Amino acid sequence: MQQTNRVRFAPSPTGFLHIGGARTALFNWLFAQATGGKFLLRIEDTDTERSESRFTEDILESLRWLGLKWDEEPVYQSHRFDRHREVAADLMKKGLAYRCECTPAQLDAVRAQCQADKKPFRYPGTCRNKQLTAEGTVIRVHVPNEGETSFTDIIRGPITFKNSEIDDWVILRGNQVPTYNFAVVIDDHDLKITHVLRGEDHINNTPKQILLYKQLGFSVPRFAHLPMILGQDKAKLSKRHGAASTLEYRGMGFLPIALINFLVRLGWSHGDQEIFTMAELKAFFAIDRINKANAVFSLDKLTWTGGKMMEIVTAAELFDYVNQYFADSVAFLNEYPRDQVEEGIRIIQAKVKNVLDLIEQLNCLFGADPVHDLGSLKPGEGPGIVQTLREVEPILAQSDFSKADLEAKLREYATGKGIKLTPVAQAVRFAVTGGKVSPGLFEMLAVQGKERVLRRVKAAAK
RNA sequence: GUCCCCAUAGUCUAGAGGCCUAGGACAACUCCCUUUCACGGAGUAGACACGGGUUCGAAUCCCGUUGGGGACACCA
Repeated sequence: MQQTNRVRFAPSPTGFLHIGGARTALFNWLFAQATGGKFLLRIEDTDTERSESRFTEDILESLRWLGLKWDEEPVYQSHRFDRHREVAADLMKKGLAYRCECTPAQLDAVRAQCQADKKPFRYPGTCRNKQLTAEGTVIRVHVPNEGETSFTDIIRGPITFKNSEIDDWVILRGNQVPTYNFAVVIDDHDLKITHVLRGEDHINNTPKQILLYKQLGFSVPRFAHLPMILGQDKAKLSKRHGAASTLEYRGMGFLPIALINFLVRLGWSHGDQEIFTMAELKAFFAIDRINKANAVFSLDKLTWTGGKMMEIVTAAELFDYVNQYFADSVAFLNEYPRDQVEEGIRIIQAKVKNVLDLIEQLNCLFGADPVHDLGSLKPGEGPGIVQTLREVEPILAQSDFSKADLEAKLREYATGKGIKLTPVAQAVRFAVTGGKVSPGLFEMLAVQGKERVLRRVKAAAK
């Protein structure tokens, strides 16, 4: 009987969920989906100073927006401190951990000395054999000096560290709050995590954790360290790299499926395929197809992916999406029947790159009448447009406003005048939108309807 | 500085020793389509970091160099 895979996404609420974290969550989620496993969420709020509930909210909302549903109740490490302390006490009892009374100032001095000597800093073991019992002191694990600790990373293969490179690190702070490396081991064990998929920046923590798993008699999970996502300057993603939160991409008008498609191709591939449906991702995702090299974030590629997804999603889905996340900016649609709005979406969606552009175009279809600023036109262009509109107005008045009839009548007019359709189309477009960019003219006019179009043409022809 | 990881075009990637005169995609440029903007179509330019091995044969394996990234806290 094959055991069920259990993975977790374990962000710390000390900042917004950036794009790298979002991809880590995505890969964990996809792995669970692809293998019929469970995807858990654990909030690593052991840094009581810097953790903030607004960050937790941001993380949860980001995951919800992306559709990465977690399978069990989220676990907060801060609710489990008693358990962590219990394990620390047990470790002390077994002589595998000890109290340390070195002050930060003393350690800083050692650190400075090491730096001066160009040697790596390691806790010198000052208190290792002091048998201190004072409450309120730090507790360290006793790490063996001899031997090596190695593991086989699913993505990278065997990785080995010399134990002598690892020092006796702190597991419980002076205030008796557990540190990250300590809490992870206990919580991953208690949650029966089978695979740990996390950023490459955790490779160095892994031997510390493995040593602890063994000291505690816990079985060690499998590890897969994902390549990082770097900023345009190829440095680790941080605040200065544009968007701080994944949610900002929602604000920019990207669909969640667009961000997912973009992120999944950073470090993972399935032949030459660039665009995937969710169903395809769930079917195709394989952990051994993840590559090792870091990837640079590209807004250009994301934008392209976003445009692709706008074409693939149905008008009905876009209607619902826009009303869910951009309710305020699409309030003007409420007076129209859903069918009509969806028809409008259909003629726009293939040409816009994101939801913001979609809304802008919807506004030109269904929003308030445009302002006709002749000054926005090229010099000398205005009079011709006004003239054309005056001549075209009676023609439009006779149309049944089907797409075909509108096109036939306007083409006939252009031919009769011995001119190309272009200036005629641009004149009407200007009248109807106040600008020079819009969906296809005839389908747009059909969607807008006779009354509105004639009103706008009259207004522009004044 | 020490340790760890990585290395195909500006960017994301395909490539598991001969299928590679290195394939796809984004971006760039050219042309076509066209009622605008997009889309779409056709093309152009652009890469196996370097040096040694191993092998009949290396983008693919090994070593070194260089380059990049990450970690070195009572942060995660």
